[in-house]
Amino acid sequence: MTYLIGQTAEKLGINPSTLRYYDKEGLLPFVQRSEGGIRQFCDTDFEWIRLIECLKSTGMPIKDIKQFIDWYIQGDSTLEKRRDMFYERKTAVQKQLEEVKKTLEIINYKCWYYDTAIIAKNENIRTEDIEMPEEIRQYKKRLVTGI
Amino acid sequence: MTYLIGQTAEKLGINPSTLRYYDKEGLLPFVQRSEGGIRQFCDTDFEWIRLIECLKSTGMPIKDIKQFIDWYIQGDSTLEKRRDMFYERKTAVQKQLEEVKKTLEIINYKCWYYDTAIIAKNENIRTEDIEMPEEIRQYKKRLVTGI
DNA sequence: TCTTGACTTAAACTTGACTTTAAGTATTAA
DNA sequence: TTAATACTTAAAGTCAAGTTTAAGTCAAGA
Repeated sequence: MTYLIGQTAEKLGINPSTLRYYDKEGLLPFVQRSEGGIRQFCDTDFEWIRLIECLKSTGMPIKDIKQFIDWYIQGDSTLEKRRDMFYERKTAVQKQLEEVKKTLEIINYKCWYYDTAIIAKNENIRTEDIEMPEEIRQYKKRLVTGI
Repeated sequence: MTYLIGQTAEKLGINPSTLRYYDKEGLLPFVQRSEGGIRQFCDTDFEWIRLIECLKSTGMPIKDIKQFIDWYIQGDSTLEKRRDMFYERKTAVQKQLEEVKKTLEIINYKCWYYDTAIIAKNENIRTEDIEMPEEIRQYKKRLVTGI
């Protein structure tokens, strides 16, 4: 079972131009062509593309993803390089995770702050005197103002 | 205690040009000026800037952040709008968190895969036969190939 | 055969958030 | 007074990752 570029694009939610762009950049060397030169995407190709998207989401630039794919093509002699690359990505993603958690903590504080201000009908609330969840209290301590 | 733009930039790890750019875009209307027109950043300003960075990290564009700051300046009549905005941000960040977790799951699988392949000294491992952590097994089930 | 969608190269354009440059003026601490 | 740093406007440049356009050719299913 193979798919044309348009069907693949539809299936994966990616613009066909993007797929051609990836191909041009050397990210899709494994995609087979028909005798007439038409790209034939298969399930394995979809998994590669999902992996490319995954690597992109870790903050990896296209040229580094190409490097990884080149290593893959070179075979077993590059296994260590590829492993090291994934461990680097792991560190990067763990950092991302920490940052997103911190951001969520701040946003949760703001949601609490505005809920409270709206109940009070204005922003002049002395939040020290108000009952609040412990994680909000923890975050609040780090602020100079309650903005 | 106030700080010049250069000191502020240093303290926050932001380029002075970026701070002037934010000011020009209307993100820093609260920063006071000396009689001579020199910006005087104080601790409250730092907190505003940290909040701007937080909102940016949620994927919010500059113009939407400006909208929020305009609402803040308008006062209590915009409390609901600001609350709604933060709840939207909360949804966005929760989604980010889920995506980062999924990414980490994939990367963890790859780390496991390469560790295993390196022990086997090549990639022709029949991973079905190998002992693996449960979360790896779960992820692997969703793959067509072991790539 | 016809029509739809595929292919190619090559370049131009887009987006958002800066960053840099230029060119001159003003402030301020020592 | 002087040196360091600040200020201004305005425009141009940068960056990555696409997206679009053009202009023509080719493939393949009905």
